[in-house]
Amino acid sequence: MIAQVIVDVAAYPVDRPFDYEVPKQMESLIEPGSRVKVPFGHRDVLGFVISVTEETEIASNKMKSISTLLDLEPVLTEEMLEMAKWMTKQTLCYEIDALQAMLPSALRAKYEKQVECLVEVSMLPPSLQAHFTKKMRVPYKLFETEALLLELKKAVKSKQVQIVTVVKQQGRIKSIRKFEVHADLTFLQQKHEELSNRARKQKQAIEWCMEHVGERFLPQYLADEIFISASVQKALVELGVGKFVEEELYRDPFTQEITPSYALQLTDEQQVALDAITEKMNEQQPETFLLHGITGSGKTEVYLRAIQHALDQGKEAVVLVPEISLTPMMTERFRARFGELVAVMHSGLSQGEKYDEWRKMQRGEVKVVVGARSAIFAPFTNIGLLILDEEHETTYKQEDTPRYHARDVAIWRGMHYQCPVILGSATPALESFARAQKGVYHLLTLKQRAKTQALPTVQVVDMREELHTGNRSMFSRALADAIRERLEKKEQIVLFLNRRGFSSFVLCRDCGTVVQCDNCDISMTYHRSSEKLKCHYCGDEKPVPTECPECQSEHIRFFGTGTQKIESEIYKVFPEARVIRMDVDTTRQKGAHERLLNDFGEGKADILLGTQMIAKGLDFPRITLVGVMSADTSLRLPDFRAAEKTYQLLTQVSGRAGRHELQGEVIIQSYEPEHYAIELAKEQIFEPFYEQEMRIRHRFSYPPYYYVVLIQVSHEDVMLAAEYASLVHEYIGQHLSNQVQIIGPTAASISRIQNRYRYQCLIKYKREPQLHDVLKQLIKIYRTDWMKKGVLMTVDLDPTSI
DNA sequence: AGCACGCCGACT
DNA sequence: GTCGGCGTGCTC
Repeated sequence: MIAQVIVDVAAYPVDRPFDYEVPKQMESLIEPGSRVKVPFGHRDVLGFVISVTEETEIASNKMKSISTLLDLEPVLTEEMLEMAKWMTKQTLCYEIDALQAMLPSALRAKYEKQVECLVEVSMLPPSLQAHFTKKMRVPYKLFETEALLLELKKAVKSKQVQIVTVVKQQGRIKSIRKFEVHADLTFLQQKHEELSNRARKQKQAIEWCMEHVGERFLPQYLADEIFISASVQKALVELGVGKFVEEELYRDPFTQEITPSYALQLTDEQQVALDAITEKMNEQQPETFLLHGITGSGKTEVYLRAIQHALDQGKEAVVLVPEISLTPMMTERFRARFGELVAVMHSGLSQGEKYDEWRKMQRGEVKVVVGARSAIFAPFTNIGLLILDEEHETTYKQEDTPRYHARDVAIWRGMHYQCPVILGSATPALESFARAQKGVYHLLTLKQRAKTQALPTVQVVDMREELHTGNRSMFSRALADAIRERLEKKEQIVLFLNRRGFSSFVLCRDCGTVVQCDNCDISMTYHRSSEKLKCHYCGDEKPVPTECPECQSEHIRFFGTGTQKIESEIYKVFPEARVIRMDVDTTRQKGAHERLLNDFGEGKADILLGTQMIAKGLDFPRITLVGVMSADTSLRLPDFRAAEKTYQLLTQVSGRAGRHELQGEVIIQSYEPEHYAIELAKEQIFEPFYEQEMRIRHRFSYPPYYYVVLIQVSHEDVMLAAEYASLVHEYIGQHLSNQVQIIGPTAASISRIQNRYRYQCLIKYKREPQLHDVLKQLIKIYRTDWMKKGVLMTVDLDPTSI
């Protein structure tokens, strides 16, 4: 029997199956999807069996055998293998990358170099001997000191030791030892009678066991509470009255208890949407629904009902949310409705916790998964519904290889299982809405709020005007008044700072120099907590200079508007306010996010101040004011989606106000209030924005009218970076039709990161059947030639930002 | 990717 | 003469 294996080596020449002989004893266990360890070249690597045959073209003297089967059950289903093939083609990645993407990281291998002693320890040089006292194989890293490495090198040469790479298994199943009472009562009675009367403790123990037939107990519990000591337990095991078993333990990622909830009364609109979806489910038809519903229109209740329908059909459901570690409330709603049937999957879980959740799905112990992007690969085998909430979010697109979009994967799986996909959003991606308009997706609209609360009032304040009338503070008069009013009424406030591209930097007021990172072409950010300057791209740190590095002036100080700056400003203007600040600094710790939100929910603060991360999912009844400090920072990004992103963001933050009985108010501060993205966000209706933005996309040939591909090239040498980027342009130009537009090469918006200069080309096309093949060819040239010359190139189909 | 093989300059 | 630089080529 021959197994075709994709090996865990991401490199161009080995991105294909390799044939391996299957050892006899594994024949009944090896299947497509099995995870194996195989000899490859001069070392062992992990691999995935993608198919099993009887034939091979490999000469039998060249063929090696699988050395270990790593799991009793295959970890990948046939569907996943198929999906990986598709993804490899779609995103132009290595097949191994696609396969790995479908598994929790615990099932990916780690490799460790070890040093193995081949001779008598006493034969070794004295400095090495000490490491081999217990084992003949020890980690290589023990030798990583200058002097030892030299000795080691010599020892390798004289074949006294050898260096081996071993595959480390990381997926640890957590288990606990328990005492299990024999399941047969008559057997216990028999043992009880047979036992001599002198064994008083054992007799008592068996009597107790007879009342707990087949049950499992912690040894500690038996000893402390039932007074069956460890030695008696041991005796019972010898008698066969019980045995010790390793019980698998799931690490429990939930901290809170579930309070069950029940289905809510649906509005007419919700009912219409739900009916359309369940109809397709009953017909077993694939269909993509775009559920366009304003904030508060009850999209979630539609999801919950549709999921219930899938469960009633005996099927499973996958729900994607942008990043649920940020929106615990969303998860809670699913858990409240479906209880123990729900698995969660997000970046806040440890590797082990993710693995446990994954296994629950694989074994069919749960039927619903609520998770971030990677949860789209849930190892279910009978999916009845797939949902992407906030489908416009860019977090659904993976930013590094494999650059898949969860939306595309969802639609693929929908086709595979012949089931519907729901894309839900208040501000759909332009692409999605355009598809819905064309009838590719089925549009479902929710126009009314589920509870009859009014929409918040939205006011846009012109900050230029404020400046002209002498207000130099970062709070406009309107916002300051509104804040004061809420503080008096003991209502809550959310202040949103769109920090991207506009944080605190250090500027010399004499010569205008801004302190830049030495490795990246970007201003460094001032961090008050550590009194340091940090580069947000490479993480480099510097002390805050006391004099200007250029002109030695002492008038150098930090500038700009970071959350920390605003926080201290708030304390100055509103000394009585209690503020919770949420940004990368205050939420780095595990669970910090949830804790801060809980604190705010419990009214321990008046103002929640934060960046992007507070835009989502906040739902507290006492929030009646949302302030956007500066709406236009995201508007000025050099990206054709800047307006769309700004609109989405403003709509989303506005949705945080007045979700319950109290009337909400939103104040947006802007230096460019006449921009359509801001004006139309104020109106709170999507269609006018859609129409306006579509006109612009059409005029400049951008999506959804054209597709785009972004190719980035970087090199340590500016000239070479530019040179290879123009080679890209040339190659594409020669091999594609003259219908394509190629923009560039241009310097990337951050022209240098980690000392590498970056150039990019943007390809715009409508219909280009050759495209994938041409790009594949280009990648081949890169991987076989350019890579050696220090070039890094990435190809991103449908990039989320440029 | 990672590693061995193999062919030319600066050391004992 | 040997050690070691990294170009080249292979991995079932």
